[in-house]
Amino acid sequence: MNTKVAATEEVGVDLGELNQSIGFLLRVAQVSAFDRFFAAFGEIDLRPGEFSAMWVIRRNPGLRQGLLADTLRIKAAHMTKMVRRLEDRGFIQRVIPDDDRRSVRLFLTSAGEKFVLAHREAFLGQDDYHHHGLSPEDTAELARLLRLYVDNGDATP
Amino acid sequence: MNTKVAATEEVGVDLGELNQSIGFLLRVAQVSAFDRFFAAFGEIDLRPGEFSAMWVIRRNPGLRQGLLADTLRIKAAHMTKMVRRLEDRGFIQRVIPDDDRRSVRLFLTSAGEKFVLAHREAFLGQDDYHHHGLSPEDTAELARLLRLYVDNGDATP
DNA sequence: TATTGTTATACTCTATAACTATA
DNA sequence: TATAGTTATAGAGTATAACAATA
Repeated sequence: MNTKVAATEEVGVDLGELNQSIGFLLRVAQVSAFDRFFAAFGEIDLRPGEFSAMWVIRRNPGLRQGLLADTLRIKAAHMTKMVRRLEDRGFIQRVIPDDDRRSVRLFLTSAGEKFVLAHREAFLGQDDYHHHGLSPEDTAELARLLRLYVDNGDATP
Repeated sequence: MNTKVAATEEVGVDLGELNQSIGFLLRVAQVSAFDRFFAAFGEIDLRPGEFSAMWVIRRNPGLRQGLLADTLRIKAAHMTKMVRRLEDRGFIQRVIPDDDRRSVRLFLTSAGEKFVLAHREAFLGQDDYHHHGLSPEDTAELARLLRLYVDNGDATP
């Protein structure tokens, strides 16, 4: 059976204006993205946010933990647990700087560096148009509109 | 201070290719959508999925509970609880049909009908371009691309 | 006093499996 | 045997507040 048809026609459920609702479509799209993520990387013991965190730490060595949390839109209390997990697995290192001993600065270990490089293509490539069927142009446009939506939300909360 | 700048520049955090990742952007956009939702409707005791459910039941009276769950991408176990909450609040009615006494068919009560009509503009209007700053054209394009992304995901899981 | 991060608690959403009642 | 829905349980993400250490 054709699951694509099943999701949009077989059921014959009338969604009306809900089908134009950005909020509703964002939720459905994220469920879809999670399905893709776990279908592709279920064997690796890693959660979606963890790769993002390591990726950003790699590009910003010594990034303060709270700033990482704000950037990824993860709450500080949750970030504490995530950082500890990544540290326990030997992927990141926490450093307390002398100039502000309240803060925590994050670095990738060589194992973390190796991990990111090994899975870089898989994680960032999952959004490649080959995987989700959107053309490169549509993908770029979707990314642009999502960033616009987010930026406008931040400007007028 | 300008929170829009804060989210994209003040921090100076380099996201690299993550800023083109549909998966990452979808997550951030949904956080943004939730913030909007609760900023606008925090006083009403209603969760995002509950209005969607009532909305769809209203347009499809007698919809089977499992089919509603599949349509909204909500798991059956979770739908059981949501339906009970809505029934407890007097918004929907559960009917066991004689032709298949395993199934449950859902209808809006007059109170549910009144509730949907009273908040229709608020809930579906939250995605109006006035709220998120996207032009009508950009909004329509974003909706189209999100639906495309979801449909392609369903076709090739 | 304010800031950074931690701990503790609770709630929502999700995932899974076992269960019932019906078919 | 298969299907529709329920119950029970666990996990992950989130929100909140209280807290410790430091500024």
